[in-house]
Amino acid sequence: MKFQGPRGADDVLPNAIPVWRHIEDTWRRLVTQYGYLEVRPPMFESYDLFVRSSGETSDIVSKEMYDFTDKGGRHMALRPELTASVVRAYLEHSLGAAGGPVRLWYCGPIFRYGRPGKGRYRQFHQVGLEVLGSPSPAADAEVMEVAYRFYTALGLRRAKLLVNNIGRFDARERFGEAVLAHVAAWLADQTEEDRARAHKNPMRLLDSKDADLQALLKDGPRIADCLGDESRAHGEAVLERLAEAGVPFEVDPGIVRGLDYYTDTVFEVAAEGLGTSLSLCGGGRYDTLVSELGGQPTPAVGVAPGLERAILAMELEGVEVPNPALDAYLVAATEGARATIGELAGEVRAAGFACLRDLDGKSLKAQFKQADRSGARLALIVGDDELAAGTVTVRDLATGEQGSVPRSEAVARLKGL
RNA sequence: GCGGUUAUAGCUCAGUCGGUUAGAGCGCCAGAUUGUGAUUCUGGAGGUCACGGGUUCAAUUCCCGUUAGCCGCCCCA
Repeated sequence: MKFQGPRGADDVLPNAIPVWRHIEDTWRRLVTQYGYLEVRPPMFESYDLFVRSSGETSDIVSKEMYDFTDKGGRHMALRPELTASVVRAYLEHSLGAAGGPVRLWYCGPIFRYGRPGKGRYRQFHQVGLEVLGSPSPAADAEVMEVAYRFYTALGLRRAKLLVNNIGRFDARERFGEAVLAHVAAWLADQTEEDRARAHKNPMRLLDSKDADLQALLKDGPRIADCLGDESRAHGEAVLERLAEAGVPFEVDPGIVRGLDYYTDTVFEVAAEGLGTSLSLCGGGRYDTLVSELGGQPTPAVGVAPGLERAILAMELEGVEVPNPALDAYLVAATEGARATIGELAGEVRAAGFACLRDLDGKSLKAQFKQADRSGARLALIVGDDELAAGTVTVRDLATGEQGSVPRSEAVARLKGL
């Protein structure tokens, strides 16, 4: 094999397309019901946009950016997330000028230069939405509700909404120091690299997989105790709104997002998989990001579900997605019928149905084999007998039942399915 | 980015203690079946044994490197 596709970027082949379309259609239908409008930002942006939004110390910026210099000498990056692009577009085109919270959704490829593995890709796909301009806890709850309903609509029964409140900057500072103090003895035994990481962002210690550390943190400081009054009130109100909406959730103090821009609400939906739970989407409130990118202070909240993760979760739970069937396969039983089959194909398509026919002069048996493989519901057969009688033989490929209908009624037979 | 592991037909995998033409099952093509997709039988096509280098009389096999997949870590969707 001469060429291989780029590392960590999968080809989505025809047999996987029905699942992808089902997921994308489910999302589109859902967000449309909630009144969100679609935006399609470019796939690359100025490198600095992401440094400004995600934070210089975040892993995404410090080691996972797919960046390059273009022919004009500009430092660009393939987008590692879409929130920054959406906020940039919102500001650049003054989408907030019309007033009211602005609800936007998107869908597309995302790029992160990490080491690929199962469920982790360098090019992957996200759908997502952002509510810009509402400080209300109801906005946080709405975003979580849409995210949760997305997974239930896909047929996932073991998707769990996990919510946390990480407060504002000063609360996190206080909490971080308290955590570092609490685990100081444990940390002294770790590698230099681990220590540096812990000091850079102590919050990350919370979702560590280390059993000793988790045990130690069980009776450690709690973020809830460090929150300011406004954060605490906001967080409680968010949970009330969620409960009112009938969305099941769990408060999980271990939910810590990797992006620096979150304020107060952070959440994810996780699938109970084999072994460690699988993170299906991440989101939260980011009240300081818009002003950070040069706009008027604008409170906002959003979420971004990963599509490859959704597919993985569906596979784990055995969720089936129906394949759209081809309507008919047209079979020429004799050489003399090929021209008529061509005409019939035109009529079938003109009536809005999908059909296939043999191009290569294959035998009757081979044509039936292809008809079977194509997934077509019906075979429309024409040979010398049918030509003489002005009929078409209609065969149900699933049951094997067949009968003769006048040529003029053949296309009508497809409508009954 | 770090550690481990794997790579033989379209797919799942045997195999070669280094030695003539590298195998199986499934799939594919054709025939048995001159107007019918299951099954059965018969025949056939399909491989630079991931790529590059080294050792050797000889490498798909041993060694090194590269690439890609998988597992763990980091991190996340």
